[in-house]
Amino acid sequence: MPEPSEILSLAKRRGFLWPAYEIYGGVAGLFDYGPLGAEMKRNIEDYWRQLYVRQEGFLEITCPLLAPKEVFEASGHLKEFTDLVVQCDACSTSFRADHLAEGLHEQPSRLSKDELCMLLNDNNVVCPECGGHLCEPATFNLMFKTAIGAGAGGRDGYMRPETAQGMFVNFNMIYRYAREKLPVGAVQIGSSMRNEISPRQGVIRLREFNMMEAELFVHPDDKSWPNFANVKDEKLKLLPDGGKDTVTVALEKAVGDGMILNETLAYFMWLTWKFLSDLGVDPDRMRFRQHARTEMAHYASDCWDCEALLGYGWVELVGVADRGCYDVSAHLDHSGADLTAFERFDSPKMLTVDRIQPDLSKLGPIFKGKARAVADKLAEVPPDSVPDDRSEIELEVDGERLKVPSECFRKVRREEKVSGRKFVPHVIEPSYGLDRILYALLDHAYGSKEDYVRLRLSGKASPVKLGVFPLVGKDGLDTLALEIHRRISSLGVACYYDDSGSIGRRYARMDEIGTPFCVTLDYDTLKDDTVTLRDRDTAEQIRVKIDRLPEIALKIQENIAFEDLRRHS
RNA sequence: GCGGAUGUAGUCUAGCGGUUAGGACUGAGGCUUCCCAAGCCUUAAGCCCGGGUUCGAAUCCCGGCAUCCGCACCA
Repeated sequence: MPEPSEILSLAKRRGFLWPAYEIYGGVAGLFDYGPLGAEMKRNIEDYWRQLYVRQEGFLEITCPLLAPKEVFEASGHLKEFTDLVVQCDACSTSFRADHLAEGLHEQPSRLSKDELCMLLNDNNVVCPECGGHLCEPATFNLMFKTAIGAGAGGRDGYMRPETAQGMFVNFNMIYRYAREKLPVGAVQIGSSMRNEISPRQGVIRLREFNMMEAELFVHPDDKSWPNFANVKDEKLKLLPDGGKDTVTVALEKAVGDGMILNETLAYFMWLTWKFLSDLGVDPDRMRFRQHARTEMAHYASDCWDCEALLGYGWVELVGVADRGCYDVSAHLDHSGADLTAFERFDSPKMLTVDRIQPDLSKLGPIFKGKARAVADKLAEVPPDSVPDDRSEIELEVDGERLKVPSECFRKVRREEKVSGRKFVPHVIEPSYGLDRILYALLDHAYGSKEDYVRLRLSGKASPVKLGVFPLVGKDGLDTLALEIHRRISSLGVACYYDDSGSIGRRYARMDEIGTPFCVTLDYDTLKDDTVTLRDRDTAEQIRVKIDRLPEIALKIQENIAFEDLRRHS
């Protein structure tokens, strides 16, 4: 297995990844994508779009990175994404306050700052390292805070720690766009930010990172998936919660046995497996690990991480979770917006309902300006709680207790037609770490033998698809090679022209950045319009007609194997 | 955030208080016109940042930043 330092060295040298702002000393957790990295990142994004947007019909949206505070009050990030940290005055060691309160309270992580502070003081908790005095707990939130707008009129804002919230808050728009049908999926590709305490491991833990997230809104009682039948016999490598070893199980069995919670979750786990292996993550170094109950976020009912074995150990590349109704409900509650789907009954139901009907002509003279508010409150009173002979109702309106005499309202019984019901959709979320996936592709593609480095990137992932060389830069070979380069480039295929140095050196340069094939023009080319096509992994060559090159170039993007090209040559 | 180690061209590295910081690879230009990092010539590029000690600092000391390894943290 290659050392991460070898890969990062190559990535820097050849223009995949650069430490950001390096001339100013760099910043931990920030990386630039160089030209090859940017190209490769886009290849990954494009294939993901191909699967999610084109094939599965998800709707791509793009939301701002910056969001107002309210979004994260609702999502729970402001509360849950915050750690309370205490520091020892004597030895300066930091501890999480809720960890120190372990055993003093049932759920210390749920306590507020003041409550925790009191709890620690009352119990005379001292530094576990040296017994020194501890300072007051300080909050550390992993979100980057900023102000939207200037001065006192400015509004508290945060940089999003995930792209998901943009899709949840837009559920009503997405649902309407989809003409009120479920399931409906939304996707978003973009960056998110977390102020990690200690970023490590190259691009594995970044402070600004790229995500490709999908949020599939489904009916809570129907988590089946139409395409599931087509893939039910496909197998996945699973490491279930509590299991010691991975098991290879067919999707249908995994769902049937209750190992994976539902069909939809299983389907997208399979799609993830296909996506990653097509791009070039080695299936032998890939697995799905189920989150333990304690590890799972409080809202999730099942969660599987797709992990790859890298130089750093097993690293999560993708998380596929059933988030239930948590997120949409949270935004519904905080915003008051109607983030529900509507389910039409087979036939409308006639219901007999009792209601309190306010009489505004009586309320007006008594309550004056408050009459409307009183009426609204009256309408919310459960009719069953009001006996028919009750002479008045006590209400709290805007913090004021009022007595409403019985002549101000009537209890009425009505027949109502109910044609369906509203419900909050559940969400299945496949969430992809783009930077980690790109790194995993480099890691699994990397091979070196006696200082000769070869990246066996897939045709889909490789930043350059084809190298084009004149064997010698004269006798018209160079101009013809440039002409071929231009023709292939105009198809939108990334190819690279090189006429400097020996031919071997040029092949070596392409091998090092993972270019699958190279074509070389020689003197035979001038006679019979053929070029040599060289395979990166074997260095074998075949001769092909120049006219076939555009077709071949396009097929490289579909991972065509050299053997297939040889067979048709 | 804590503890330890490290920081010299794009990469790898020599240097151990005293000339103009040396080499290899890579890059660029040329010769060679050649099918797997060949050879020759030319050329570009570096002491992480800031302070201190000293006649003199890449070298010693302090602070910062960054990287790596442990610990902690990690939706």
